[in-house]
Amino acid sequence: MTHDETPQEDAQTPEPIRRVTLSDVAADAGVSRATASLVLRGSPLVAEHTRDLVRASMHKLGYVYNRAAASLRAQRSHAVGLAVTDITNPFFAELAVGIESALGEADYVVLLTHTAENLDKQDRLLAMMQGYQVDGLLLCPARGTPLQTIEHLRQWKLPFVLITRYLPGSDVDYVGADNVAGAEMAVEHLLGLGHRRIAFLGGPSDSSARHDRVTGYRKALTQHGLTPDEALSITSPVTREGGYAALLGLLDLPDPPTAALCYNDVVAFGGMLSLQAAGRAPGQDFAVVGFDNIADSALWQPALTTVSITPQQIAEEAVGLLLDRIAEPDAPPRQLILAPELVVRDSSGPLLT
Amino acid sequence: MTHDETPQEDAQTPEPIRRVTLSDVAADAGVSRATASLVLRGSPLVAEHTRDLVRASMHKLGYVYNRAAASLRAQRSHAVGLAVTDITNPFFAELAVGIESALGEADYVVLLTHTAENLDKQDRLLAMMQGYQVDGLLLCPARGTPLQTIEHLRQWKLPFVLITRYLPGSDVDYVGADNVAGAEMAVEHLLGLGHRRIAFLGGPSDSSARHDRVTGYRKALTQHGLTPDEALSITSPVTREGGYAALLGLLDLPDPPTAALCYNDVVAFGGMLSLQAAGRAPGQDFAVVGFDNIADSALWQPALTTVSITPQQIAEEAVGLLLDRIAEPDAPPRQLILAPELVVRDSSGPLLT
DNA sequence: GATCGTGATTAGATCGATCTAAATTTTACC
DNA sequence: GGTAAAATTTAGATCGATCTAATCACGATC
Repeated sequence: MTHDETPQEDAQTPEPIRRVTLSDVAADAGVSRATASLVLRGSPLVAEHTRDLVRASMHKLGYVYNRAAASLRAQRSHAVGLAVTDITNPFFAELAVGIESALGEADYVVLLTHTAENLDKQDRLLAMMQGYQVDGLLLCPARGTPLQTIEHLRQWKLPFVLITRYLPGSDVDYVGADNVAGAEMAVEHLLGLGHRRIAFLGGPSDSSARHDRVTGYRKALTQHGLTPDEALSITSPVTREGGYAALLGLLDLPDPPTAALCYNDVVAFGGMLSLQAAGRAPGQDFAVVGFDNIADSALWQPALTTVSITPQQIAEEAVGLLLDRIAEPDAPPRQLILAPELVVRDSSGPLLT
Repeated sequence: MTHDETPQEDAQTPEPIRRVTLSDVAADAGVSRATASLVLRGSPLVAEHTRDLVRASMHKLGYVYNRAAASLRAQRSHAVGLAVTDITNPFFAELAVGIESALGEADYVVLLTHTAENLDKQDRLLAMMQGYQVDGLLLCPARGTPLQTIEHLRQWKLPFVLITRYLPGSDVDYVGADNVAGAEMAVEHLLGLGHRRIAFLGGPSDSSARHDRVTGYRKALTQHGLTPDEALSITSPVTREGGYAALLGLLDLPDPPTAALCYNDVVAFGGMLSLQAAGRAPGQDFAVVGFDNIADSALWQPALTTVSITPQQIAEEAVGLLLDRIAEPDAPPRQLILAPELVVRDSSGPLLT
């Protein structure tokens, strides 16, 4: 441990902190820099013996890999960018964790950023990631992202995969859930319980995810001979507060709904809180169905019925697609639409008569 | 737009995608590379006229800054690493957002990672960030982090600030809340409501934060002539499930508590769910106090009484400390202990008699 | 002993922005 | 007009790992 083979080390001069470089390691191990570099990358070319030598020197000298130098020369960084719209949304947090672990297995490092649904910030972050020479990008586009943004990525030949939200009119890699089918299932479930006045609660007006969920919602209603009531379909911020306020508004209607399919679980939580504040019991007086199946939804009181799209699954598929894209930049784009599942819990009960 | 000044551009060869470099920009603008570089960094040295020229060329050619090249030469990256233990914990998510925005104002970019309380992963991530030449580091150390880890950072002369958790025996920059005082306030509040059997619920045994909160809890009890009952102080994972299970255990005791101070809000939520599942009403039959004051706590039903340590404030102070440290590497370390505030809501009611 | 093959190693150029130190132009003042 | 000071600009070296293409070592084969 406290080997003192370099007695001149205790220099009293304010030495300009020379970092340990690969050349130092190579010199110490008695090999060339090129060989040391091969060891670093675990190349099978180097003999086992020299590899051990170099490894020992690295450890002894406290060598730290300089990614800047590496990616400058190699034109790749072994890093992948991930941009989500809101890291405080548990769905995205869980997604990020899943992506990080899947990419970690492929020896990639993740640059995690969040755009806060802000287009300027998104542009800055994308430029930043390009500056970091990321090898690929997983992007959940912020609301209102122009086609031009991803066109720019394409021009730059940066492999990328859209997650959760797609951009209409773009033909690019995409992984998301079948929002139409999911919403349909949820509404079928509510209809089966006897509900007829069913609301669609919350979510941002200009997201593809909401658009599709509303489509599924309408489809299920019309298939049962019902006409979707525009007054029952309202947008909101994707927060508990948003869901809370939105449902309050609905309860004030002359002919209020008896059930609601919510944009996602977070909005549903807000809706349930709103019901409780109004003295109503979700699951008994009013049926609530969410979307996402985040970890919390099983724990709520009452537990939330929800359309399950496991973030882990999206994460794995998206990473798979991205790695394929990196390997074959010119392969035709693929869209992966994962089938959701309805998880029935306590928040959706039969219509009281 | 479609200027075609370089007719040889449409090469049918599989051109090796030449990126636009600063030299290209400089050539196009008719200045030297050095000048273009100065423009890039907004130096006041360049004349306004040339600056505009260079900016125009950059835009025209679609120049993208190469951070790898820059940080290789400059030995700094304008990036700061942030490592939290669990990004799915809303407290850390909010903290991350606050830090990102505070650092963004200082023109730093954030590399966000989470260690999942895993020491190996933490080591890997720290090495990775060093490899990225981060200019500084904000670290919430994982449970059981050895002093050696931060000693290593110090040797590497990497400016860093510990957040939320400190390491006993280390004299380094730190920003956290006054956990002792916060817990004391909370217990005083419960005592004032008439409670005498007060539990301390959940949290990881080996975190400095829990240690301090328990200290404050005990202090308040003994000051009121009560002897802390070891059986009422239990650890748990920092999740809702953890809080749920922990409180269930307490209710089974022969002489169960009537109130609980929880390790944090997430654990408190779990505890409240547990009470409801057992047919008890938090705030009426049983008083619950949390810690953190995350956004959700105001929205719960009943709204959670909690010790408020606003993530935003910690974020700002930590960023401030880090920037100071980067500016003056040899200044004496500072510890910033923020005073918490008790936010009384509905989850803590008087003892029923 | 010459030739080849294979496995292992390496010299030297290279990536693109920044730094240093010096050169150049412009302005200010007598 | 001349000189000093200030304001701009720049040539060329440099950061540290990786790439290319070549070299070296050594045993097998003829």
